[in-house]
Amino acid sequence: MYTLAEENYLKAIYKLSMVAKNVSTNQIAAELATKASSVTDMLRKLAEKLLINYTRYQGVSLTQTGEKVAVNIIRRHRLWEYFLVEKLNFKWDEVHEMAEEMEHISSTELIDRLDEFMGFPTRDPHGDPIPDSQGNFKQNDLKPISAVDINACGIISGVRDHSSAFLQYLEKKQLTIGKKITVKEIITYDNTVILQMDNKDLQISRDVANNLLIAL
Amino acid sequence: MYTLAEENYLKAIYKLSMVAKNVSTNQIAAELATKASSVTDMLRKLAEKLLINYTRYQGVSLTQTGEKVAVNIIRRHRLWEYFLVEKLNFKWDEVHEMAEEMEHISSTELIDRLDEFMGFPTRDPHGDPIPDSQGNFKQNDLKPISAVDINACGIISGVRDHSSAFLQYLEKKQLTIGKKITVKEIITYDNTVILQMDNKDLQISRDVANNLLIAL
DNA sequence: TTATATTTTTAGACAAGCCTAAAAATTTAA
DNA sequence: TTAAATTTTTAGGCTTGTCTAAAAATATAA
Ligand SMILES: [Mn+2]
Ligand SMILES: [Mn+2]
Ligand SMILES: [Mn+2]
Ligand SMILES: [Mn+2]
Repeated sequence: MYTLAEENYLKAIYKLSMVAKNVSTNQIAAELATKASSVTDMLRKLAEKLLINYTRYQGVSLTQTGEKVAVNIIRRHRLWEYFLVEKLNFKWDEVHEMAEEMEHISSTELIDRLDEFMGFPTRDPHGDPIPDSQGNFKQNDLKPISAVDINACGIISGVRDHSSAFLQYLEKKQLTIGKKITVKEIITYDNTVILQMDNKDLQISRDVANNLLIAL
Repeated sequence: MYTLAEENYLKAIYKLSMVAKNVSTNQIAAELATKASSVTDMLRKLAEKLLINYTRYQGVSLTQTGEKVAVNIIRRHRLWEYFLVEKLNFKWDEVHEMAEEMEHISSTELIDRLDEFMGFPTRDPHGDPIPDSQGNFKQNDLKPISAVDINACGIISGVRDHSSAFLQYLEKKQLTIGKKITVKEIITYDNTVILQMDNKDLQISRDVANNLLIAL
């Protein structure tokens, strides 16, 4: 239905739309590691196909159709990530690149059967919600550890940085999805955070605290 | 590593090489539903990359590298077909088109884990052998029913025609992989074949007999 | 063995998706 | 409010993979 490039642009615009409703050419170029001029070319094509709202120099937003397509790509991405971790025993830091390819397999019937085969999971290995076959999903209501009050207690439920390096670091520190933690102290000098987990104290940097999300 | 188009050309050349070692431009064009001029263009590129042996007007054959690549694509295709049938409960006539897309997912680690997950199957849903991770597989030694002697007895083990229409027909007649049959009679006038299966007589046309393979 | 038919290649063009360099529009700063 | 900086678009070009039409090579038939 849509080309690989079109799907990747729609996904990038969707992702950037989470932060600000109107997305700029340069933001898209950065997200896709391409050039602004290439982005402009594609934006004209996507607007032509009624997948985005676009007026020159004004940035873009997804149309309803565009958003539906984007959510469907995300559904496929996250279901394949779940499959790779739960069925093929990959680690959570190994699956993103493979899912980037697999998300473009087009059959709806295939993805619905895969969903059923795995028991209709609702979260991917990184804690992100998996849209159902209708495209419905509840957005996570999570906060970065750096933004919660002292003595707040919660469950590690997601990450902001999906890089292998970050995920491997978390794995090593046992800071994985589902773990219960308490924020003991935030050192004002450099925003280092002291956590309690499994009755032990643990120190994480400001950067890590910014990228690790908990449900209170 | 290789583009979608390159992989499809290599697979087509491999398939056509089964019949005759030197493959013609027109044969490839027909197999890929494209034009002879497009094939010539691609053949120059594949020769440049040392994937095929090509001299103008003389047809092509795969180099060792080219064959290795082709066998690997076939491994991926057949493993995904097996997955779709055995794990996602698709019927054998529904999986080919999906596998045509999935065979291009590049990760070797992924396909090896998938292989392990399914218990290292040796045949795909259509009876074709699945190459192992080293690319080794034993070619089927099968005969079309139309080519065996009267009173020969064997196991249905493969098909020559992979079309949905043919597979659905076989399904309806219960002529599926693993069934034991005996060739009772071949009517000389139109080569209609009378089989015995499950103690019942069954009549199939010359075309069906040509495309249904048995192991004696 | 020469003429004809068929196959294959070449020539030239096009769409998709990308690039660099330059121009135009917008934003920010003086 | 004008000047400078930044962002975005346009212009022109490149690669991949495709096409049609015409030319060249090969195969077949008289
Ligand atoms: Mn991912
Ligand atoms: Mn994920
Ligand atoms: Mn197949
Ligand atoms: Mn098959």
